[in-house]
Amino acid sequence: MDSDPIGRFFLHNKPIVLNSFPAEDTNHPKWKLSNMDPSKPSSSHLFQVNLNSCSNNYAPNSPPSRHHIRTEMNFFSDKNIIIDDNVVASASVPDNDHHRSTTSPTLKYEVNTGLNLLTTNTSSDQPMGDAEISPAEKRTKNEGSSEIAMNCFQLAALETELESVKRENQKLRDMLDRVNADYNALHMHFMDLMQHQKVFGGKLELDKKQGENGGVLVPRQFMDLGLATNVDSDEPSSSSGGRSQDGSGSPGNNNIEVASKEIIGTSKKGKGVNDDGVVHEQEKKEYGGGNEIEGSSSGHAYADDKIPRPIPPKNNNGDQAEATMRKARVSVRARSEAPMISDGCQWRKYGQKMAKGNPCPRGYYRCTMAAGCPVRKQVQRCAEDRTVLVTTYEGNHNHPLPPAAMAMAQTTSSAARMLLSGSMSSPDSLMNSNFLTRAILPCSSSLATISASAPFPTVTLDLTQTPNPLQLPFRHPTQLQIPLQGLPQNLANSSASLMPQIFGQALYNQSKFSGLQMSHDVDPSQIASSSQQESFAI
DNA sequence: CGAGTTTGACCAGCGC
DNA sequence: GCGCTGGTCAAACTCG
Repeated sequence: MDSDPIGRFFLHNKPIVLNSFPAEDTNHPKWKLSNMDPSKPSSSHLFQVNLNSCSNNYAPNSPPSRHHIRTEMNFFSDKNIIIDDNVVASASVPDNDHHRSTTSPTLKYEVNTGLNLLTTNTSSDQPMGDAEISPAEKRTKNEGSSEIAMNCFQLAALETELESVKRENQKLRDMLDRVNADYNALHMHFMDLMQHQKVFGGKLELDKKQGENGGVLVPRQFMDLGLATNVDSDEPSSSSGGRSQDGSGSPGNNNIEVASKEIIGTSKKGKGVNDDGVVHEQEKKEYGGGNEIEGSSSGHAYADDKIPRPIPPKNNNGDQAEATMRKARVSVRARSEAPMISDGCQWRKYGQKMAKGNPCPRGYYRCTMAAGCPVRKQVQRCAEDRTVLVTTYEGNHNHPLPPAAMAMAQTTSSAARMLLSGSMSSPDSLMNSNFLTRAILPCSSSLATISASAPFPTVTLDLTQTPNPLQLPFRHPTQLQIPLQGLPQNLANSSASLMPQIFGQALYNQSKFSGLQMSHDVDPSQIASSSQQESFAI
């Protein structure tokens, strides 16, 4: 236990507040102990540590004439220790502590030293059992036992700490149990849906078969998140931005795919794409043989980004306008002093701009782990809170990822998939998506914010928020809030790079599930109507 | 010398 | 059409 110059004690970095009276005031009546030298108030001495006012024999406003040193310790609000004449340490624990053998929420450690650890008691109204002992005897006893009292106090403190660790362990176990239970429930639900889909015509072939569904455009064609490989692919071998007939044929197809960027070209004039979306032969070479989303196999570093995507000729029901404005993004807000959060990938900065409304510049980065990887990210500090780093990911990796990067990739991919499943399909899908979010991530205090009104649909994973959704500082009226409650906040704040590993898999699983909704044919007009300005508060 | 960064210029989209 | 803004390019520069 440490102490600072003003007399406060710290046990494991938690303050032990000596707030009954000024610690430096050795002339305070409470310092006038018969067995103590007032000049050495911090030496071994008798004291009563009051950590629980409700279980204390002495009222908080005990008169100063009482010859006790009352020391209130604020370890935690639910933990208290009382060291009384017989050194009784009381630790109040929450009811949910299953490790307790007692049913009482208050556990008392009674350490009877057999010594009278109190000083003289001149107050007749105090329940002192040693009133008949002379002050001299008490002094003698106390001098010999003060050290023991201190040790007892330390023992009690250690035991309290041990209980704290036990409770934390139990909480973690409970959390794990909940996650497992939710996963099992979701898995069951998933299996049920699988069977249901098989019964009704096997439409659960998902994206793998969507390209063969008579050319009906499904939402993934606009904003595929990676698993759907063919509907988005402008297979260069095809005649005009054609769609691949082989959904699994992308050489760069990765099992971890981040939210895809735009699917249908935002045609930049003069860069090789005709107005009708037919790509030039040169650009076909640049695109290489790869799928658009998973990236080409060519060596052109920026082909996927510099060259606009060819617009599929007439397979999107004429809703190219909506398609061109749709680009799924995943934004991660995390507190970090570092210029960038560590997500396991290698990035190269290719630009920096001053964005409007934010004095902090926005950095533009490309993934350099593989040539032609289309993934980019923007890094910018939050204007309101400079400690918050906002990282926005866009695109799919077309290369294997290290485990550290897979976590973030899964997170972003899943978050974007969740976004798309909600914003681009029917409200039912959105509801399902939200339900899934809650079902899978009941233990996260982070927030997944889906903004469908932005030019690019963006899902924001906020790792800085408190569990209380009413206190969200950046709540947007048109954003969909998905509170993910339960994850320890300190975890969310501690290391942004770890967060994706925590809930990434859950989001990934959830997204795979929610992706089922996308297998249904959805009228793009529905997409537009539901994706633009609608927001649903959960 | 190669890789990465900086920074001014350029382009496209959008609103007025 | 014009201006604003976001995004990107690419030459110059820095660094190991």
